[in-house]
Amino acid sequence: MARRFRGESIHKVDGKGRVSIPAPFRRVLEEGDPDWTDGLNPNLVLVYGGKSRDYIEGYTMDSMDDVDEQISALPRGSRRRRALELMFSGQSLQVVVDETGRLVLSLKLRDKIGIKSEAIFVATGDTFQIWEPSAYEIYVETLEGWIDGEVEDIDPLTLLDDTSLRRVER
Amino acid sequence: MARRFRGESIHKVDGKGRVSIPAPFRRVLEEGDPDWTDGLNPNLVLVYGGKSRDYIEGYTMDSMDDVDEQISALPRGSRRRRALELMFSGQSLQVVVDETGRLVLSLKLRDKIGIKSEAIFVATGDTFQIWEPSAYEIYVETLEGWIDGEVEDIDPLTLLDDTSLRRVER
DNA sequence: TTTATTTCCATAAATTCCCATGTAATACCT
DNA sequence: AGGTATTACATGGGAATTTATGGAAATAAA
Repeated sequence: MARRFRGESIHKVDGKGRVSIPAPFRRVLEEGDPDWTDGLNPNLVLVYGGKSRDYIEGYTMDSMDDVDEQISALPRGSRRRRALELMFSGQSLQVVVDETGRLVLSLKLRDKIGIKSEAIFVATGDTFQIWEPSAYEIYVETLEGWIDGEVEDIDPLTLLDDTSLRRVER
Repeated sequence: MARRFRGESIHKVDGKGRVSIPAPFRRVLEEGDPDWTDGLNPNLVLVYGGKSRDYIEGYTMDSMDDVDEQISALPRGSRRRRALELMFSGQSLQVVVDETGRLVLSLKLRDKIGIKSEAIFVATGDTFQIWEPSAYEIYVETLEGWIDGEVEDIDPLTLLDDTSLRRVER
């Protein structure tokens, strides 16, 4: 199993849209880019599609390859395939981490998710997400509220176990 | 079944957040890291999520892989999965034991659980916990109080058996 | 020729690396 | 068994790097 993104951290976004990628995330991006070698800067793919999504999703080159492959396995021209292609091919872009560990979020991208002067990077396993911090906070509180209502125990680990849920969510 | 953590011990935390991992725990971490070989330093994952949790949980790489796998088995985007991703990917980090057997707890982590100059490491089977010592003491007293009230016997082993509880807790 | 995008340089703070010491635990020798 | 050498542990200090971030100059685009 490839190394996974872990952790979350807040970074400043300057007037030009430059923002540092958390250093631990860079290590994962390097490992996940087949073209990367020591001294170079890794590539990654940002997916900004999804009208109502309020975050940008970051993929390593390797995991984006996986997604592309799964899409190609679907019947050509099917609605499902075209929708996925729109999202992952059309509404995405490949970027390179710059010399100082940053990437640039264009004004268009920043506006889409409401970023002004800060962004929070959040690991979600084999991808990461970029949020406007206060929007993320609201999202977290919502989720935590759901957990409190759903789980009979203090420990969210019990979420892995069906028997501890009041209702089973699919 | 893999080797388990056992015991508890207190260690100093210096100004940089460095703290020694109990040597016996290091042996377990080594065995639980597929990449580890003699001479290397093992990786581990610290989970610091959970708003009201007042400890940090340490996982071997192997047991964290188990958790990640279970999470990946859930439907993408389901609330259950997102809640678990938040906890185990977003609010966790992978670290390496250093040459002298220590790890670094960042200020953010120390603040979350109130650690100042000491930390207690407590084995809990296939994971371990890191507490601020006095908070841990209080927790232990609470638990012992519960045992006294709940169990009809002096031997806590009876807790393994449902019939010995005055009320059955799930 | 104004606006936007890269490059290049600069710096403070945080993090890692390297070395050192006292003490406890273990191995070794006679 | 007694004493000594050796290794493992826990902990501390300072130097060297890495990070995160800002600004100016050079390029490209509209």
